Amino acid sequence: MARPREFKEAAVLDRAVDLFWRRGFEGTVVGDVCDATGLHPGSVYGAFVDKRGLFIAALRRYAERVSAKAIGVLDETPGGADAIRGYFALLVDAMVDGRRRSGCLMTNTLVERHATDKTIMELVVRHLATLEAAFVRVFVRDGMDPAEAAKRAAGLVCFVQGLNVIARTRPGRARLEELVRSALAGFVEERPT
Amino acid sequence: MARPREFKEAAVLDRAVDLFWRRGFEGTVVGDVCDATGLHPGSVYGAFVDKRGLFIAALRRYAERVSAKAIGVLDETPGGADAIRGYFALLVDAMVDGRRRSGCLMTNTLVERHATDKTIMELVVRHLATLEAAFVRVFVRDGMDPAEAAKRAAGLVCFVQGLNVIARTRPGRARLEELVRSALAGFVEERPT
DNA sequence: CCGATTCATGAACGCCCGTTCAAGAACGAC
DNA sequence: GTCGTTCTTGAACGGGCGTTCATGAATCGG
Repeated sequence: MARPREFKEAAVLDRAVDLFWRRGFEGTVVGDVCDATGLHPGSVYGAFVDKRGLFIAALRRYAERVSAKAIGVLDETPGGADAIRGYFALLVDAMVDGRRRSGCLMTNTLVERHATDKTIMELVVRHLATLEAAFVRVFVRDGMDPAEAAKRAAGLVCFVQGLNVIARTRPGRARLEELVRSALAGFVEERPT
Repeated sequence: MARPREFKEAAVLDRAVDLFWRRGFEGTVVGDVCDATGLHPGSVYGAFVDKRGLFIAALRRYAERVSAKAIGVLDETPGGADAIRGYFALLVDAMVDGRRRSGCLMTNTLVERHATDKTIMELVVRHLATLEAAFVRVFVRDGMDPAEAAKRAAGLVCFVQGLNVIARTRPGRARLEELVRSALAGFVEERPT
């Protein structure tokens, strides 16, 4: 019931995601977000209260878009091995020449420093749990024992975090694919118990 | 040939390592280091030039002490599986109630933002290579084909990075040990090719 | 239209933090 | 002892960045 907002929050958040993703929270200056969006400080603070508020909104946006898209592959690909291979193929592609060259915003956030921030911590931990649950669904769908599926899913989540770290060294596609092949041999294919 | 320094660089660096490890580069204030060491800004800048200089010196110290100690287990434990199990046992112990609760300074640094800093990047990448080489030695010592050893070593390094990330969520010992068990089943024990 | 409300603008503020600096103190060389 | 050099001290500076604020514009309800 007054003057309507002239910018779309979603578009601003996409820019913010990009910046936080590449440069981290501390490394990103609110002024950068303003430059990238054409917004002025007042508008940003009017919409998101805080730099922290902007960051949290960006985290949520990341979870809903970037992250959900990758996890979607796991649920939508029929065949367990194919689903997982498809998931990692998507990751590797984006790590070679896409936005995942900077790893994963969630992983970066977990490492950066927000261990003391409850809200942020919860978002990140929930993300890890979501990914793990998706892996579990794939394995169980394939007929694996749920307990064994849980173990392997946790292992895969850990491996994905490792990949996200390694991505920051800008490895070539060959190296990434070799890593994935090696890990999948351990986690996806049959293995002696 | 004048007034000698009153503090030991090593002791200062140990403090700095601790702070950078827990709070990151941006999250650590030079004043914090002064408080922790009793030094005054002038002394710190006299000895290390920069905050960056202090950080790089701390990184080197970390590599020489913390990191080398863990890698040492790999070389000094006879028996490949025992060596690797010993290495991860040390990691897990320190992640549960030691300084590795904050993961690994190298991993954290790689994620934090210094992708543009050549010197820092080199230190971190060299650290990863050192760890990888140690894993390779273990495998080869056990009679494994060098090419296969290289692949598995790279996979283990990646997994260690993942562990370092997961450590930041403060998981319990049980979860960490399960992760390690799961990964070692894939990388260390025999597996079908 | 008109008032109320919200939004946009962009300059400005205040704090924090990396860094410097001037003064004094301690030591080695001779 | 004396001089020169290096270290220590702690206050101070300067810039950057998160945040605010006063002003003007735009929109909606009635």
